[in-house]
Amino acid sequence: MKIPTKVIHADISLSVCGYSKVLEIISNKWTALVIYALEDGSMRYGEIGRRIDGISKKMLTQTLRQLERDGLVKRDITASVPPIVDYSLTALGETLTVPLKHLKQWTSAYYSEVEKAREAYDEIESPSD
Amino acid sequence: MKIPTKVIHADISLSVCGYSKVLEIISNKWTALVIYALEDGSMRYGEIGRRIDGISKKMLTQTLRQLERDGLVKRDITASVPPIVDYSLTALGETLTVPLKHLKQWTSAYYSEVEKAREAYDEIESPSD
DNA sequence: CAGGATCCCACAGGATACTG
DNA sequence: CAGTATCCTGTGGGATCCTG
Repeated sequence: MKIPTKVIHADISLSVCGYSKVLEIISNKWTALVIYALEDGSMRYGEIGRRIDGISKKMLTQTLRQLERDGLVKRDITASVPPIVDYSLTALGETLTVPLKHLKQWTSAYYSEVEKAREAYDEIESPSD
Repeated sequence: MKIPTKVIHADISLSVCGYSKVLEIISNKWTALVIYALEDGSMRYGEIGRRIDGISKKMLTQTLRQLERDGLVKRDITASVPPIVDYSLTALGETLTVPLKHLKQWTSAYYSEVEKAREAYDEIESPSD
C-alpha cells in the first residue's frame, strides 16, 4: 500500500480563513487609523479628520460608515445647528483593539528588520552600477 | 489660565502608525493566505497554489516575491529539470504568525457578531418593503 | 459642522498565452 | 514545474462642489 505524501486540495479559501476575514474589515487604507484614533475615546467627526493626516471627508465618512455597519463603531448624533456627531468604539470594537495592539507590538519589534530585508533585496535585484 | 480641551493636530499618519505599517505588508488580497499556508512548513510553489483556492499563478508569484522582499519568506531553488522551488517562512516570518494568530482568535470569537451587526444595519438602511 | 453627490484616475488583480 | 509577459477590467480612493 502506498502512502500519499500529503493529499492537499484547496483547503484555504478567502471566505473561510480566519486571517482574511478580519483583514477584510481592517485592511482598507484608513480603517486601522480611524480605530486607532478612537482608542482615545469618543471623538467628533471633524476631530478625527484633523487627527488623521491626509484623510479626506469622503474617505472618513466612508470608513466610519463601514465600521458602524460592522458594529465596531457607534455614532451619536446631537441634533443641533450645526450638528454634533460623536463617534466611539463599541464594546465589540474595543475587543478588536487587543489583536491590533499585538500587531503594533510586532511592528515596533521587527519592522526595522523588514526594512533592512527590503534594502538588501533591492540592492541585489537592481544594482546601481 | 485656560486649559485647552485638547490640542490635536494630525498626529496619526499612514507612514508612522504601527497599525498601518504591518497592514501594508499583510493586507494584500493573498498575502495572509500564503503565510497561513506556509505555517505548516516548507512547501513547493505548486503545492501552495493548489492549497489556496482561487489564486492565480501571477498573484501567487507576486505575493511570494513581496514576502521574500520583506524577509518573511525564504525561497530555495533546487536546480533541476523541471525545477523544484520550495518556500518557507523565515525566522522573521515566524514571528509575524504570532500577532496573526491573535487576529484569528478574534475572528473565531467575534466575527459572528460582526455579521449580525451587518444584517441589522442593512435591515434598517435598505428595508425590503 | 457633517455629510452627500459626482467625476475621474491609478492600480490591484483576473484571464490567457508563452517559456527555460 | 515554476514562472513571465500582456492585456484588460473593477474599484479604492482622491479632488471638487453642493447642502440641511
